Order: sequence, then structure tokens, then C-alpha cells
Amino acid sequence: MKRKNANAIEELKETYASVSAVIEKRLSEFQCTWQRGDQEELFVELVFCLLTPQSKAKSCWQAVENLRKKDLLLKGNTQQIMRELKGVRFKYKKAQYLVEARKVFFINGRIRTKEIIGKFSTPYQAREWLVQNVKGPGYKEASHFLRNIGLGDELAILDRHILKNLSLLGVIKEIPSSLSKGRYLELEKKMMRFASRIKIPLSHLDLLLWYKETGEVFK
DNA sequence: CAATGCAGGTAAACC
DNA sequence: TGGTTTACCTGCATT
Repeated sequence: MKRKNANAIEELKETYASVSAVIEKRLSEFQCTWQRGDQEELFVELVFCLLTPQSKAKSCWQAVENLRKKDLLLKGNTQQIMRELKGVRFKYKKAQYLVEARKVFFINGRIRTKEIIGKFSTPYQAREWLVQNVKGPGYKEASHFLRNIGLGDELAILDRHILKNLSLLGVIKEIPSSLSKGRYLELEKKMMRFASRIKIPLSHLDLLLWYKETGEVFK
């Protein structure tokens, strides 16, 4: 390992020492979402992840809160939903994804998010199912969703900031121009091995790098 | 005030 | 068949 990377890693560990408690707290909140098992709350997290691509996370969470207040998460058409997606990019498409996603999680007229996600024996299977069966999330957002409901300890969320930092840390040679399934899984393994080597859990590393980028620990 | 940068990518079209 | 390119589309901060 090259020295300039070694320095970057030392700095990262110092930052980790100062925010690990905050990270633990946030991750335990994610765990609670799954354990409490509120069907609608789990769906809310999926909606948030459907909205986030190329958009500001804060705007997306605000949009989710607006939808919840107006009771438009489980009912309402794309036009009604779109009106609540202020500041969310590609809002028409995403409103459609939301309406489509409902159908997938309804059994006999009730949302069964927990049963559907819970029937998989590994988070990898759950992620694969999400990518194949829900229009909207790819591997990145499916991982994001599973992490946010407390099932993402073994999943990497490879967004532009994480990839940039993995490149900076020498974990990957360059930021790929596109992420096929094979490449995503390959880079996920690399991030996992790196996390193991520097003795920071994968899920902690994700939030740590986000803290480094934004100065806070959000979602 | 115009131009530019930037927000946690993905589905579909295209070779 | 699989990799790459394009469409999706907006608002706010900065220069």
C-alpha cells in the first residue's frame, strides 16, 4: 500500500474516532425500523430511496413527509404525487415508480413490506429481488433502502461520493463510467475487503465517508 | 442578471 | 447478448 493512501487512511481513522458514536446511534435507528416492523414505515423508506437519484436527500425526505401528511403514499395517482415532489429531479418518472411499487408490496389489499422483504435468507437475495421486481432502484438504491431499514450491514452503497473516496483511498483504481451488475459486485467486494483491513465495519465506513463529505450523518 | 455547478442513478434505447 | 449512450428533468447556490 502506497504512503499517500496510508496517510488518508490514518486521517479517516481519526475522523472515525470522533464520530463513531454518532454512526452507531444512526445505525441502531435503522435497525429499529426493521424490528418495529411498521409496514408503512418500511414502504416510506423505499419511497425515499426511489426519489433520491440525482436529487438532494433533504429535499427528498421533505417530499416524503409531504406525501405522508397528505396520505398519498398508499393512494393517489401520479399527478397528485408529482405535485408533492418539489425539488426532486425526474419527478414524473419517480411518481410513476411510486405508484408501480405499491402494487408489488400489496397482498390482498394491504401492504406487506415486511413479509415480502423478510422471506429472503440473505440481504443479497433481497437486493436482487428488488432490482428485478421494482422499477426504479438499481443495486445502489436497493442497497440504500435495505441499509435504511436495518438490513444493509453487508451491502455497499456505491454512489458517486463513495466511489470518489474509494478512489482517493486507493481502494479502486478509477471511478468507473458505468456500473454493470458484475462491476457493482466486484467493487462492493473491494470496499468490503478494505473495510475489513482497516477494521471499520462496512456500514460504518459508508456513513463515515458521507460524514467526511457533508459534515453530518443523515441517510 | 446569465452562466455554471451540482444534487446519494436508472430505464430504455441503441448499436 | 452485453456494453455504452441517452432521456429523464428541476431548483437552488455560486460565480
